[in-house]
Amino acid sequence: MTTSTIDELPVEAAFSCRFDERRHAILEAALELIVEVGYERMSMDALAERAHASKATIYRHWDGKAAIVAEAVQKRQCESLGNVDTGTLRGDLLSFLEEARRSMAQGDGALIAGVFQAMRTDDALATLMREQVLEGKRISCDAIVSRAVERGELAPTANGELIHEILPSMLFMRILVNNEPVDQAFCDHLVDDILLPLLQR
Amino acid sequence: MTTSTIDELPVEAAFSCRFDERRHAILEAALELIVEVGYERMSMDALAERAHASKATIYRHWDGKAAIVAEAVQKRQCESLGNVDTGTLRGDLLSFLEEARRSMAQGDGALIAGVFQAMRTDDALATLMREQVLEGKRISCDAIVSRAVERGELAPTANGELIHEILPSMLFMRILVNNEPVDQAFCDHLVDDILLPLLQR
Amino acid sequence: MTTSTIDELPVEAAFSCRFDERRHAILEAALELIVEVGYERMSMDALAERAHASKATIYRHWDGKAAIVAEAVQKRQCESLGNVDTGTLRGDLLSFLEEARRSMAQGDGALIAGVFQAMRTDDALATLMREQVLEGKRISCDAIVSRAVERGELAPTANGELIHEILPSMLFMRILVNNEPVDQAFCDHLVDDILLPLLQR
Amino acid sequence: MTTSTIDELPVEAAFSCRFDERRHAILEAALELIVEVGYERMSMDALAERAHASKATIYRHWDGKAAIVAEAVQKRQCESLGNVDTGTLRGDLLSFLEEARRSMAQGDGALIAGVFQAMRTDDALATLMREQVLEGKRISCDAIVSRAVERGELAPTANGELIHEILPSMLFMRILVNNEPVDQAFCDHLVDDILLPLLQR
DNA sequence: TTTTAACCGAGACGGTACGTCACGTCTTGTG
DNA sequence: CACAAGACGTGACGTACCGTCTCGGTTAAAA
Repeated sequence: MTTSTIDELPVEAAFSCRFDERRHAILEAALELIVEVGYERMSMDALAERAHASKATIYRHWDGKAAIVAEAVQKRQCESLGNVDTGTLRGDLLSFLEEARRSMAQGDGALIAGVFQAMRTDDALATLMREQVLEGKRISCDAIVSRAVERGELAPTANGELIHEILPSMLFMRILVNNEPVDQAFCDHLVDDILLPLLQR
Repeated sequence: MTTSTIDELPVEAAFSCRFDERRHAILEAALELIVEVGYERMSMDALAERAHASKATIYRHWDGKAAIVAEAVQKRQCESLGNVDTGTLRGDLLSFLEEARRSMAQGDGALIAGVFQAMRTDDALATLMREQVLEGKRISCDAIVSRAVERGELAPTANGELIHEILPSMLFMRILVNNEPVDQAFCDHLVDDILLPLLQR
Repeated sequence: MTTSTIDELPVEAAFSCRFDERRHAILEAALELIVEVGYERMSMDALAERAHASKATIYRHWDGKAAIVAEAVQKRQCESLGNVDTGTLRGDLLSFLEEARRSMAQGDGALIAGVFQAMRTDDALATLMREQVLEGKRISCDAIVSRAVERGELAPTANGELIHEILPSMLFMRILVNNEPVDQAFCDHLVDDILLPLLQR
Repeated sequence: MTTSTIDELPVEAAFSCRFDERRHAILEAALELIVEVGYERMSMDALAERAHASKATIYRHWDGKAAIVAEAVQKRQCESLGNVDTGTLRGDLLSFLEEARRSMAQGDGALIAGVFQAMRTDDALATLMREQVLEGKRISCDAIVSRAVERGELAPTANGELIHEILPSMLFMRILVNNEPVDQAFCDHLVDDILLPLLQR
């Protein structure tokens, strides 16, 4: 065979070798499974079958279940980090929460729970997640506050740090511990009763 | 929590029959193990050995690992629920956090993480924990706010609800996700920069 | 339950507890499988399923495939070690070979091949087999020669050792290497052209 | 062995192309490995590494492990098939056994065991080995008897067949099953107590 | 006291999933 | 274009833990 069946695409995933194709299939399968059955009940055999891969291949690429899930979540996180400018601070905050709402509605609650569980077991994973996923959130929060300061909605002295301290905490508490939906009422309450008062103080 | 499901015996286990003696030994062993190795790595075989009990006995008394841990945590929670009146709102809040600090220092972080993990798997446990443990925290928070209103530190319109929304969220986030210590600086920050401003608004 | 469902048999396998029942089921399944598919293709999973046992149970009782097969073969060997007195040396020898013929016809060829293969890997097994199985054969051979000497068919100086040197060698060669049947012609040839001439020399 | 399937090239691989160079390296590596670790524990990966070859190349040239080992053993066999005329029947027999002794001392025991094991799995290999290797032994035995008849040491009616029936059987039994050395005492015993008496009867 | 029944420890059991290893195939890139 | 290098799917391996079950022995109340 003179031409590969894959090289036909001139660009798009430039070095998309078999290697990467397998990684991708496995990560996708992991995301599906973790949402369907949760982290704990996702077996490596099931993962291998779903990804049309072999367990050997999986363990060749990752150290264990935790590492796979970490990478999968990180990937998913990168895909959706819009951070739209709605023109007002309140709008930006609600938009940010809306993103979380949509994510949860898709079943990411189980996924997040799975990841946090995995983080308790695997320190390397925990560090990774903190550095990459949470840091992504932080950057978004900072951008929201910066824009508000530029608009003159907030004093330059407003403590933007507070948002990414409080917002993720309460989101996770609601999702993971209380297991209540991230609905419009909750978003409004969070923004109007907690975040804005603290920022505008 | 005014009445526990177990506290009914005023004289602490006066006629401690073999039955109760076994329950106690197993619960103690569970607490030890969950702190030492975490929920996930606590095996029932290890638990049985540590408690000098048989797995049959364990499964005779509880449905599974989750149920044991739930009861153990509940028990531990009942032991330490001071809620002292320090004379000021700020003092009460710091005292409340101090309690959490001490608990964490003893290794309860792993325990809490374990319980939350178990809650994802076992719905009955989750409901139980929400009703009993979290409700206990809520009552404490309410009491703190009530006393502040009586003292005139807070307007009667102050939203006491906010405390037990925000405080546990941020505590858990710090302990379970960020894995950072609940130190004095954090307590002060939480009280002075977040809780008090919101209550006194 | 005051009386066990098994104790009813006063003798016959006096201590036939669950323990031994499992061993027996597994050994029987092993014999079946090794004859059906050979030693190499007998998987432990298949063995577990066939014996309605779990792999854990198998590995609790034996070190590995080799050890199971060793015990199974030893057991089978013990079951059939007739060594009948036919009245003549030639008759005894042919009877001895007839036993081998029957065994082979039942598919024991594959079993023996499997065991010898396992012996190359597992030294403990090899020693065990040499001591127990081959020694059983040796005793039978000695008995045949002793009876012939008593009858006066052989001089007391006849070297009985020769039988169990030559006979098993040629049997195994024919079965394992040449893969030819142990038929009547072969038995006659072995007895009349080789064994009797050497003994009567 | 008058004609081999490979000997057709009179000039011994005169223009040893890369093709043949690879075959040779792999066969040599196979001989080394099978002697070092045995047939079972010789992995194809190890073989490829040892021969500085790729597994693809190996599987391009042979069907599997068995086929490689078959060819390697055949090659080794052809290298050493002296069959010297020592002037006496007894001398020829001992010389023949001496050859086996030397071979065994070099570690060919493991090799032979490996081949016999492979023969149980691979019928094509088994047939090949029986036809080529064992037939080689038979021809040597026949030659020894023929010379003895010519010398007048044996009657023309002596059954030469007996040698290659008994001799390889007892050699293999001793090597593979009993795992005892092929020492001088054994050779003498075999020749003086078994082979010569039967031939001279 | 003697019986009887509940309870206990010990631990074997059938399962499920784990992470590893080797086989034989297939792909990529170099000489 | 054959090759080395090595990733891949497959499938068996031996281990760990789960939750169930059966066994004797011990302790309590009932006879």
